[in-house]
Amino acid sequence: MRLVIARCSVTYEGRLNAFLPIADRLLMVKADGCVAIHADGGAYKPLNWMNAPNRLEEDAKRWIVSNTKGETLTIDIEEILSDLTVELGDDPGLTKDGVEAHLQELLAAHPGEIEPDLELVRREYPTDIGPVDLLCRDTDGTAVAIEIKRRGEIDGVEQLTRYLARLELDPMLRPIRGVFVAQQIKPQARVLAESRGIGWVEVDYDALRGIESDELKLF
Amino acid sequence: MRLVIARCSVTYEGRLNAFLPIADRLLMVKADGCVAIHADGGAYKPLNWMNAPNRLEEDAKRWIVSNTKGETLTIDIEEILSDLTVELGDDPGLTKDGVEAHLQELLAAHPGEIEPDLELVRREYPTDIGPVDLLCRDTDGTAVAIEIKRRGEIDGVEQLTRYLARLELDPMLRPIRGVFVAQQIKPQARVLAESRGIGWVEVDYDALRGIESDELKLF
DNA sequence: AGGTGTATGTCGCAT
DNA sequence: ATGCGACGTACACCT
Repeated sequence: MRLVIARCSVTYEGRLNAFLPIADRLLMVKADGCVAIHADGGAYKPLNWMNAPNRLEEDAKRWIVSNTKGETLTIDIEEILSDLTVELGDDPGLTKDGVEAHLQELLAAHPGEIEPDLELVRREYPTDIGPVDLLCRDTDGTAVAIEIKRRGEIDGVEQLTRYLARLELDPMLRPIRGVFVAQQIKPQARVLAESRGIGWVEVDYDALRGIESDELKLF
Repeated sequence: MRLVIARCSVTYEGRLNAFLPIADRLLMVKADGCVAIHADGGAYKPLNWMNAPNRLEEDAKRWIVSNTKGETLTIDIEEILSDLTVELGDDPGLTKDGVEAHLQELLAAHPGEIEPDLELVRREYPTDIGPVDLLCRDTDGTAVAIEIKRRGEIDGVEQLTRYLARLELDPMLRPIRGVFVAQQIKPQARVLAESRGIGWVEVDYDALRGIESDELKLF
């Protein structure tokens, strides 16, 4: 990794055009060749950047970074204040422990928390446009497709709508209805779901975890 | 801005839990207090970060960054390889050109570039699931909803479809048709639009800007 | 503060 | 390569 502090101006031409007037900034060049230009604020996103793979042409006054997609980042350097290169080596990488996968597990184990007496048929029930999170049957024997999200927004309703259209073609499942499940569902998503005859349920992640741990205590 | 190269391990607890085993990394602390941990690859996104506002407690072995939302980033430092602090000052900021907002302005001023004699009724026409970019009337007096994107992809057609379904419920607007406008429209988006009876138009941003500047020359 | 749409989104995974 | 969904999305803008 190379870290250069320089007084520079920058032009990006690609997906849009952008220009940075002259100022002191950090130029970060990583081992994979990607370049990022940081100011002293504004969260982790750089002012300007160019992702790998790219080509870096460098002389004393100007760096030109370009890629095969026709994007170009031009850095005009007036003065270099610091120039540090370090070898970091490969990173072992990040391990994550998320909530959303766990939410699906919990609801698969307790579909009755979505609707009383709902019974699970299968998790990740396949369709030709992707798997439905949960396929269930209600007390009438009607098929119910469940889409689970951590946060319920319009996109999730669209997704469930597409699945329902596919599942409706299966005579074994028809007629099928859908329920959109999330920890919190935005008003617009509710409106859209209701306008399509799709049910929606907000579930409490902590309460579900509580049910789970209560059951564990029985053993 | 402070740039520390250190052999460290990192734990994040917040919206999810994440852990980074020990390795050499860049720790970047900006003037606004935000902290980012970078490996030597992987585009501009850091492995881990904490945005401002937050609190940084620092001793020789451990940095603890926490915010009021209950998120915590803990950096255990085994060895510091480099520690550089520089004053960059305020950045004059980025000027952008070619984003959707500007395209919408230009087309609102020149709806005839979408279709001859199209007339603007209102920009950002509200519906209960969000605003339509432009609402227009054609020469027949038929309402036309316009969705504008920089790049025309399927989700833009989906968005316009949702708006049309809502607007169709309004007797003052019914029957309404839609036109999807972008600088470039992907073949799949064209097919989807056509299959739904939605028109699509590619517009030339530079040409639109040309019209604008020609008009300015008249004064 | 909360809601909604945009992004040079980025990233990963499947086809 | 392209499409699609998730993201600790971040971010600006509006109510």
